Amino acid sequence: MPDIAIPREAKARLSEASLRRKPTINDVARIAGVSFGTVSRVLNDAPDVSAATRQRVLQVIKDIGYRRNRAATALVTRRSTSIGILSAGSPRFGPVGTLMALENVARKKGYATTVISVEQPYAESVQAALDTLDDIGVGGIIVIAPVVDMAAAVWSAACRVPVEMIAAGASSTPNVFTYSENQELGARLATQHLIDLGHTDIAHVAGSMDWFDGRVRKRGWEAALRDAGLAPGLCLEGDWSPRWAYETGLQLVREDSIPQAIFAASDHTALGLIRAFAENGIRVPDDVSVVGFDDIEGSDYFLPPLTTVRQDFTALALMSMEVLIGAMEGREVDRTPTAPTLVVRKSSTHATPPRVQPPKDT
Amino acid sequence: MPDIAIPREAKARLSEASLRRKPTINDVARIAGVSFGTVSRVLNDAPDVSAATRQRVLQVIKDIGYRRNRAATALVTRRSTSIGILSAGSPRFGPVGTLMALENVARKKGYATTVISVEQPYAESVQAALDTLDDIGVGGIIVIAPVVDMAAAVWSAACRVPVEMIAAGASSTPNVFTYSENQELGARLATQHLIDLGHTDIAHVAGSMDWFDGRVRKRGWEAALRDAGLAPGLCLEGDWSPRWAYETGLQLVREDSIPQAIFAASDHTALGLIRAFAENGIRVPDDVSVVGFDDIEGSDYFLPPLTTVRQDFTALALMSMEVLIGAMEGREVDRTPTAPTLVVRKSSTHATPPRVQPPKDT
DNA sequence: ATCACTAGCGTAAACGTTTACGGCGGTCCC
DNA sequence: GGGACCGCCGTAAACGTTTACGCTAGTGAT
Repeated sequence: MPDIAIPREAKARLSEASLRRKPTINDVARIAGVSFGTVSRVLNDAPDVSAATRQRVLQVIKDIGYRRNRAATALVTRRSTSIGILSAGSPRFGPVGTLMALENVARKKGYATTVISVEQPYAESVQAALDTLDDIGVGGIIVIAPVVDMAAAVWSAACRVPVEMIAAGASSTPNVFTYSENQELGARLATQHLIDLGHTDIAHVAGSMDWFDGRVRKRGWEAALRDAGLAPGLCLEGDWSPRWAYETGLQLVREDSIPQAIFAASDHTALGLIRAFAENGIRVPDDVSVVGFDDIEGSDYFLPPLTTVRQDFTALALMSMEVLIGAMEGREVDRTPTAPTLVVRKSSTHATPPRVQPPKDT
Repeated sequence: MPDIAIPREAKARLSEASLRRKPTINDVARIAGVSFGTVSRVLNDAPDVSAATRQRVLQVIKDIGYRRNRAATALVTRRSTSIGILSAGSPRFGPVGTLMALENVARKKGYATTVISVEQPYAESVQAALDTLDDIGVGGIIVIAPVVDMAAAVWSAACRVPVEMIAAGASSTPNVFTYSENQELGARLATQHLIDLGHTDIAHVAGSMDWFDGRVRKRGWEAALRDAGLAPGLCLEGDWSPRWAYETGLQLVREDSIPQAIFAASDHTALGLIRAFAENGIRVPDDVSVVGFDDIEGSDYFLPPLTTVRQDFTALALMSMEVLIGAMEGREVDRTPTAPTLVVRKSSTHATPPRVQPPKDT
């Protein structure tokens, strides 16, 4: 029951390929009638080889399908063309997106990536992972450290190669430098949006304070409130899960202490909240405005579609790779954090009754 | 503004580490007072070394922090301890979960993984990725091929090392063998659940037929219906997106052709459907039962919580790694597909009026 | 014609391992 | 006491590159 026709020649090609040993630089040299030194020179774009010879060698390389053996190169040059990525095992939204993007830009820059994911307790697993990466011979390491404990483990670990940490709002140290999205700005954007809508009682259903994301998003919410001269609202700290948010929403209903507007630390958090409200006849956004963070897939089809904050993982990956490779090659690279954007949908609306009629904009 | 105290000794440790060149097998030999041959023997657990000497060497290795240089080993043994993973760029739910699990079990088996993700058009990108992996020197490759086009590209590509494809319901070929979750069973489970609830008019809002997942899930739905002696229901083929499902739901409402029950090809699809219904006063599950597929994070907090099918990615990864490594080492490994499970929540309920009163179970 | 210089190329050594082989004591058996 | 054997260990060669150096033939100046 093949779904697709299988090309006849495929099998033949395979056996042919596996029989023939991988050609080496010497094979190329012999066929091209030069010494291996000359081949090496054309491989490395070195001077001291005539145009004609270069052409000929290049042709042979293409003909016999020569590819340079990376192990041999790494062995003799002592530098590697691979970089390691250390990530937390948790498949939460942010980390995974960053991971994919990272691999992409690394490959485009000629580096292979090998990723290792670690779990709690971080004290041991992080050092072990760093060692494994060192074993493999990576030239640099990017660690995606969403939780504070993991970052701490990285800070106190020993490592021979440059280490860059992607951790929102964490500080750089002499041996580990840090890069991140400006999530505090994202949180400010979300909160300011609510303020602009005329809300004055804006709560924050936060993520975990064990996560940098949780800390920084809270900080942004606080700052926006402060800058607007508003009193700090209610802040409930949780664990990112829809379940916890749901319980929290239920509690808010029970205590009849639902605020005008809520900045939820993540879309999943918003999801739990909204369900708790919906089950109790409280309408979003009519009775309470909610804005999330992450713009996960499907958040535009929640009930109602969620106003949220989107991060640009591709840009983040691009910049941080730039920074790491720069460090590996001894260059100094400018690093300004990338900025997230607010995407306004249906879960947030004007305060009712509006204290100040907001300027009308179609 | 450091969030965490930075250990004082960290900096000192780094410079110490980076100054000292990586110790080699010769360093170990010299310090232990043996020849490098002996050290090599203890490293490889070879015989012909006395217990006392082995102890001494092991101690030195630990003392000076020796770690074997993988490039050198790979060079001389011509076999590698790394495996390549080829994945589609699309960050859809399934692929990512599989990816993480794969890396985990590979590492536990002593293999490093390097993943490359490819994009359309697959004809070129797949061959290029395979070549890159070959460059790096992987000993085997697992490709996660959710879409048919990508699988086709793999089938017709040339590759020196064993290739295993994870693709639901695709067939094995001489050079590419296939492994997958039994998703057809998952779809049958979901459909059977609806049948057990007394529904007879069961539609399928399908995924894309360009995806194996889409094809196989549809096949399972058809089979379950057939086995129950039910007429084939309505089948709408889409693209997995909540947006498309939403439009489709709207159309169903417009035509007043909403079935008793719907098996949605994914949770995201279910999400779009439910929103379309909710906006038009059609209640789930009272007016229409919906079951999804994937059990994405948060699906237990949709409105209503979604009945869905969960796959065991960890088991899948474990099995398929077993199979690949077996192939790399020339062993033959048993491969029976892993099975998904149904998780019943609130989006599905009895048919109304129930044609047959279903047996009462608390 | 001689010299210095250079463009183009070849050669040797090194990178850190593994593997095949050879050697050297000691023990056992006749 | 002399061979055979074995446990333990050292040595050389190889893996496929890069890099430093050296050589040769041609060119231009004197």
